[in-house]
Amino acid sequence: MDFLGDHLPNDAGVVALHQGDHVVRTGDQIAFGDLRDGAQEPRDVAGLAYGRFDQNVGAHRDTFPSTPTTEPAHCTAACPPGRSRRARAFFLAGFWSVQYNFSITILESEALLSAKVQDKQVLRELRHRIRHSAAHVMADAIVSFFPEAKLTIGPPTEDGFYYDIDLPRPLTPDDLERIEARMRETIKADHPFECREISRDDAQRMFADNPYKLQTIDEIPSGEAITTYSHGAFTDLCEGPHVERTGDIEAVKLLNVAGAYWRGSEANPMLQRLYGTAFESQEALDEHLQMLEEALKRDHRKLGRQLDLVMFDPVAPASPFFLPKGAVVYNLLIDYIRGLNTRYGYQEVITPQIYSADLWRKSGHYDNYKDSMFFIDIEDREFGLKPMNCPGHAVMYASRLHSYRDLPLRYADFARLHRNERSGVTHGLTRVRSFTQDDAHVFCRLDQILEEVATIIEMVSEIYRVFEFDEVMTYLSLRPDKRVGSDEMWDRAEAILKETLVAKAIDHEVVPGEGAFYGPKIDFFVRDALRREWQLGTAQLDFSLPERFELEYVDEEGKTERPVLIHRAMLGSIERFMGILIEHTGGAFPVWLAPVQAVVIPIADRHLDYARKIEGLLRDAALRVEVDARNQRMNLKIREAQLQKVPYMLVVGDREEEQGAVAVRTRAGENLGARAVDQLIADIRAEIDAKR
RNA sequence: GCCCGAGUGGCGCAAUGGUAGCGCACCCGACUUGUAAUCGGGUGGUUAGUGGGUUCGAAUCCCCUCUCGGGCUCCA
Repeated sequence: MDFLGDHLPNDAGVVALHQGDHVVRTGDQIAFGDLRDGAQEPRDVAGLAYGRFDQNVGAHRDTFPSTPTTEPAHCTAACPPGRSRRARAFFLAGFWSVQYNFSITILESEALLSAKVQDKQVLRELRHRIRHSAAHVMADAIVSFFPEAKLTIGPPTEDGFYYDIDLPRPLTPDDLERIEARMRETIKADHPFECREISRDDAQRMFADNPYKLQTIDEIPSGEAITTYSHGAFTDLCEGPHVERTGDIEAVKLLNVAGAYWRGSEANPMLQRLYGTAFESQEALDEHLQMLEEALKRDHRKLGRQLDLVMFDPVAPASPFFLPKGAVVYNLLIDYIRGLNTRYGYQEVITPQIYSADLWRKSGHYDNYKDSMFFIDIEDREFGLKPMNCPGHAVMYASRLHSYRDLPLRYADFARLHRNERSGVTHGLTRVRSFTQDDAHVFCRLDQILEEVATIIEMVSEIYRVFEFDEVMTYLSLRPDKRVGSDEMWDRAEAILKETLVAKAIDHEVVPGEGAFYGPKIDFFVRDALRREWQLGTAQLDFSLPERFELEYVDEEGKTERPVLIHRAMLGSIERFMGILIEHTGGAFPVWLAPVQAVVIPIADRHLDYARKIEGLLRDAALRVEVDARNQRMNLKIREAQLQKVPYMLVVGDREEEQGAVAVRTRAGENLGARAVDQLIADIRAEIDAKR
C-alpha cells in the first residue's frame, strides 16, 4: 500500500492532490486528521474531520466535526489544533491517495510557504501605510479647495481609506475629480512625510480652530506622545505610520462620498466621509476595481431579478415577494433545516403572529423595542405583530409544569416575523421588514448549556460546509454595560461559551461589551459579494426571559428551578441567507437547490414529443425539469438556460431519439455527450442526495 | 431616523428648457435549426405621485411625498 508517511520529504509543506486528471483545488472538500504512531493506513488515524483544501496553506479548517461517508475505525474526536500543517498535509494526502486513488505531487517546501505568508503580511502592512498616507494627501487636497474645512479622522480600512471632514457644502462628483487630480500633483511632487513629536500645549495651539482635533488630543492619554505628520505644506495630527514619500503612493482612486456622524453618534454633527483606495501599483488597483465590478454582477438584487427569484414593490417596502422559482429555493432551505432539526432533537411548533400588547410588556419588547414593531388596534385593544418567536415559546413552556427530565426542551419555529426596520437601513434581501428565521429556543438546565451550544455549533458547521462558506467569522460577544443578571451569572455564561468554542476548536474573536443585555452570545458572520459582513447564525444565552415569564422546572429533589433559554438561528433569516447564497454561488445554485434542475431542449419541432417523454421521466424521478418548446434555435435555448444557470441542458434531436438518449450539457459549458436517461437520472439524484 | 445621490415602456439605458428614443423582453410572421444571441414586422411610456410651483413651453429647474441606492446610526 502506497501510504505517504514514508515517502514525503521532511520539509514538504503543501501537496497537490490528483484524482485522475483532476487536481484538487482550493475550496475542494477534503478529509484529514492526525496520524497515530506507526500508522499504516487511513483507519489508523484519530480524529477524522472534513475541511477544505487551500492551495496556499494546505489543509485548514480542522474544526468541522465529522460524519464521514467512509467511517474509519478509529474516529474519535475532532483533530486537535496545534498539529503542524505538515502533519495534516501528510495525512490528507495519505488518506485520499489510498481511499480515492489520488496521486501526490509536492508543490513547495515549508520554508517557501512561510516566506509566502510573510510576504502577505509585508504587503498588508505596506498597503496600510499607503492608504493612511493617501488619506493625508486627500485631506491636503480638500483643504486647498476648502480652507474652512475641518478635518476629523482619516484611517485606512481593509480595502482602502476614508477621511471624515466637516465641510461647508456637499461634495459633488466633479469635486471628487478635482480632488483626485490635485492628489496626483502632490504624489508627483514626491514630498517626504515627516513625523514630529510635539507637546500637548503645542498641539492644542496648532489645532485651536478645530474642535474635533482638540477633542482627539484631549483623549490621548497623558503618558503618550503626540505626533504630527507633514508632507509639503500640510500637517495633520496623526500617530502614523506612513510611507516615506508621497510618491510611494503609486495608484489612488476616490470612490464615493457619504454621510457619517462624528464619533458615530447620532447626537453629533454629520460629517462628509470621502472614501478612496490606494495600492502599491496601478495593476493592483485595476485588479481591485475589476473585482468590485465583478462583485456587482453577483449582487443578489440584480441576480434575484434576472433569475426570477424575487421582486420588490413600493406597496410593501423592504418586503420581498418570492416568485415561484425563489419560493422553490426558499422552501428547500426550510426543508433542509427541518431535517436537521429532527436529527438533532428539535421539535417544530406553530405559534400566533399577533399578540396582545400585554405579552410585549411582559417580554420587555414594549419598553425596549416598540419602535421596531408593528402595532394594530382591534376593538380598543392593542396588538403587536411579532418581531421574534421567543415570547410565544415562553408562553408555551409556561403552559404546563416541567420536570428536569423534560429538559432540554427544544422548540423550532419557521414563523414569519415583522420588524419595522428604520428607513435607510433596509437592503435587498439582507435587511428586510418581513422574514422567516430558522429559529429555535432551547430551555435547559445550567449544566446542559455546554452540550446544547456545542450541538448548535455542530449543526452550524455542517450547514456552512454544505453551502461551502469557507470564510466564516465567529464572534463571542461579552457583557455590555447595560445588562441584567448578576456578575457571577455572566462569569459563568461567558466561560461556558468560551469553553465550548475552544472544545470545538472554532477560531473566534472576542468582542467585549457587544453581548445582548440578557446574556452573552456567539455570532457567525459571512461576507457578501462586496465583502460586507452579514450575520447568519447565532447562539445567545438568555437569563432574562425565563425570569420575566417565571419559567420553572422541578429538579431531582422536588425543588423549583429556573431554566436557561438559548436562542438559536443557523441560516439566520431565510431571506438574508438566500441573498448571501445568491452572491456566493453567483446564482448557480447547487443542483439540490436549483429551481430548475434540467431543461430539455428539442432541436426541431419534430422532437417535441420525445422531449415531453424525457420530461415525464425526469419528473417521475422528482426532478424539477422544463421543456423549452419555443420555436427557436437550439443555440438560443442553450444560451438562455445557461444565463438562468440551469445545471443540466438536455439536447434531444434525431440521434438521441433513435438511441433513446439525451445529449447532456452542463452549465459549466461541458458537453458530456449522449447519456442513457436512466443513468442521467441516477447521476443527478446522487448529486442531489450528496447536496453537491 | 440622518447625509448624499437616483427614479423615463416589464428590464437595461438615451434625451441637460423646445415633437420622449434605443436595445432586450413581449406579440405576429418566415425559417425547422446540433451546444452561448436567425431574420422581418408590430404593440407598449403624458417620464415614481390622477402632488404643488417657475416658464410661452418641464423628463430636464424649485418644493412636498413615496421608493430605491451608497454610507452613518440602529440591529433589544
